[in-house]
Amino acid sequence: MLSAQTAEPEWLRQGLSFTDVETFNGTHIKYTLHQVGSIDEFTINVSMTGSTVAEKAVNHLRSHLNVVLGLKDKVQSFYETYADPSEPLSSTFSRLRGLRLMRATNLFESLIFSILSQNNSVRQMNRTARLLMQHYGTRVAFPDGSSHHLFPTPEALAKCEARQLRSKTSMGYRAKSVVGVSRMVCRNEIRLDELAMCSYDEAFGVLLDLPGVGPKVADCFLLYGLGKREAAPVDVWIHRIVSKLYFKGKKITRLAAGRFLRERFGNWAGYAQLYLFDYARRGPVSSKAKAGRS
DNA sequence: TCCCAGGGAGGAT
DNA sequence: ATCCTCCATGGG
Repeated sequence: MLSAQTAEPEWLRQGLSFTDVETFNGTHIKYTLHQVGSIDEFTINVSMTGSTVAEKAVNHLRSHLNVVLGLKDKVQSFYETYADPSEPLSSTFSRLRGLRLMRATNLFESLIFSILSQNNSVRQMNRTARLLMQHYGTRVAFPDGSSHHLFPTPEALAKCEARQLRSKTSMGYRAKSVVGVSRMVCRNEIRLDELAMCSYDEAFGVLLDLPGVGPKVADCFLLYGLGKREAAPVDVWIHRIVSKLYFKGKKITRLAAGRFLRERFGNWAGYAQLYLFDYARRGPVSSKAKAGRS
């Protein structure tokens, strides 16, 4: 099953097929994936469009998708570990079985997209991301006649003034943070790739020094960007549901909620957050059997 | 008109 | 440490 919830712009979707562009050895590969089979036994068909679809590109794409779609995650083990009915998390499993955590394809893109999420709606942040790509991203064309705008590079955004960014993408006051972070990345004042080597706590501390990056955005980047699965972003929904399910409704602080999730679920904290998020937004599973997700 | 959207920064308690 | 208020923008 393909998952939702990630830290990059929504993929182009047509029915049950998803399309994205991946860069490999300087060439751009447009691919479309389509899942067939059941939730537990499935295969993912992939078709590619590129200037040269070499075998190496196919292998690259295969491992890329394994990471991005979290196909190696042993979700069955997750369900078994927390199957006890006394564990509130277990009640989310029936409806979400098969849902996996996605990884972002690009660190900078993941961080910027996470910054856009602050006090914003999913719909709006996706719209802003599209505008960012169209106005500031490199356009690549494909043999089939289609074209695609890549996510802008740090250099492209570092050159912008916050005002202009705001008027073109309607990202509001977040523009100042986006420009600030882009410039820091360009000057090597922050090395996103090196954070992958750091411990969770160390990387978390470094990220908090970036403009527009607080605990929630930092955790989003740690989880979806760097793949640190003990990270559990605490937004309003997670804050509510954790207080309700695990603290008898008593309001704990957001930081305490994040700490709690990490200590209780360890390396499954990111997954616990993903499942609890859906549970918090859609409410408890109704008895009127809801079947089939797409 | 008011309130909310996968919050963060700065200041006041 | 925890609690305020403001911050752009779009949708209900």
